[in-house]
Amino acid sequence: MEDLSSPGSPGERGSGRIGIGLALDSVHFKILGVLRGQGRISVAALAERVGISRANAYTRFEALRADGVITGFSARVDTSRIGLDICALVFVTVRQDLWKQFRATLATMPEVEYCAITTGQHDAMIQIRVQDVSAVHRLVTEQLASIPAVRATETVIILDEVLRRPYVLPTAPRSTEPTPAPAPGAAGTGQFGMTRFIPAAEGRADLQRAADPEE
Amino acid sequence: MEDLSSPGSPGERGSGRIGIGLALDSVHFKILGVLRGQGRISVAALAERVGISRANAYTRFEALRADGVITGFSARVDTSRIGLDICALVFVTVRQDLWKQFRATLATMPEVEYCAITTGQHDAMIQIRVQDVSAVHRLVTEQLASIPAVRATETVIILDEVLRRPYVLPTAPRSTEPTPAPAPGAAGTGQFGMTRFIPAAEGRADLQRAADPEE
DNA sequence: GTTGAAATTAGTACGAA
DNA sequence: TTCGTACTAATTTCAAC
Repeated sequence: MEDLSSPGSPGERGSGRIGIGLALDSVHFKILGVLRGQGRISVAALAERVGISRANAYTRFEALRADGVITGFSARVDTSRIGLDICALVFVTVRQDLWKQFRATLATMPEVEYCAITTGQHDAMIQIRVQDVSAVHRLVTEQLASIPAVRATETVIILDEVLRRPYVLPTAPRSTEPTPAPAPGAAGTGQFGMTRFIPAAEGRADLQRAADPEE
Repeated sequence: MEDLSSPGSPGERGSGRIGIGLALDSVHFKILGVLRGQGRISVAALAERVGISRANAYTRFEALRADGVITGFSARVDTSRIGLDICALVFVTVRQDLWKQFRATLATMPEVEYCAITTGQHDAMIQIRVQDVSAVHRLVTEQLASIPAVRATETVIILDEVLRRPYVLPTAPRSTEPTPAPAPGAAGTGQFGMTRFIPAAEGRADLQRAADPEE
């Protein structure tokens, strides 16, 4: 591994210098796009797919790795095939003085696939994957509840996973048009740090009876 | 690729026959565990890591692929390095008669990394990854809002991603102890299909003023 | 399920454009 | 920088045990 932290000469022809580190051009993104879908593809095949020579592909591949753009590779696993049929989201209210403990404890729980700190009503959202619904209940009431940092939780069960992309790549800059200023009042006012949007047509009614589950 | 859909003889010694298809034993899970962390590892190295012969590793590897347990491989990408610094969750209320359209439209939006249908207050949660906060606003108000199926949205910004595991594997069956029946009243009553848990000590107060963000 | 050898492919190191 | 080629090392396949 070489030290690639010193970036190339400024004024490169590549499109995107993003932050520090490697300046990524469209070929890099093509590579990432292929590797996102086929992580075990050979570099030779990769080179052909993106239309560059093998040597170039090796160079770029290694640069992406060394620079930390690519942090690793993972097998995608069909969770239902390994008995993890149930997925749930747990929204957690955390005691602000015990954050560190909360993170540390989460790291020891293998059922937790994802945890993010969010704005809004709750402090964190964690996604868990377990064998059955009773395991959700056990995990929340026994394990999560026993963490002193956890003040309250709210759990929802995931009924279906519509979309699960390995990783998102930047969209082609389609915003040639200048960003239109949002019409005042169209976007809801922030509440608890979350933004509400309700279409104008049925908006007013819904705003009034916000807790009404179904009409 | 061979047809491995016909399972082996019944009464196999393997620990876990889960659903239909391949009966997975502990070696399979070891393989998945390694491949989850190092998706590009060679099968030879994989064999050594899990303590089996090369040929055996090839056989099992191919079986896991053919049976659909492993659905593919992906590069893990440092999102900040490709300019996708902002991640947000959008909770969507969907018109129940337009689900199909909702799913189809989502699939065309490259910024959407994940979408799940949930119980609870909202119908779906989508996770988006974009370049800046203004892009979140644009995506929600312009793109999501223009979907007829979308009745309302609620957006929260992700401030930090504490944990992001490639994939969860089943935990070792630690529940040797019989699952204790939950004490009635300890777990909150369902509301909108979500389960609340609030520790006994500070629970009552919080229940009363549920909307109080900070004390 | 394991071991060992053959065939193929991958990775590296050059010079040339 | 990128490409093309030759060289070396590794991997995958296939056979027999």
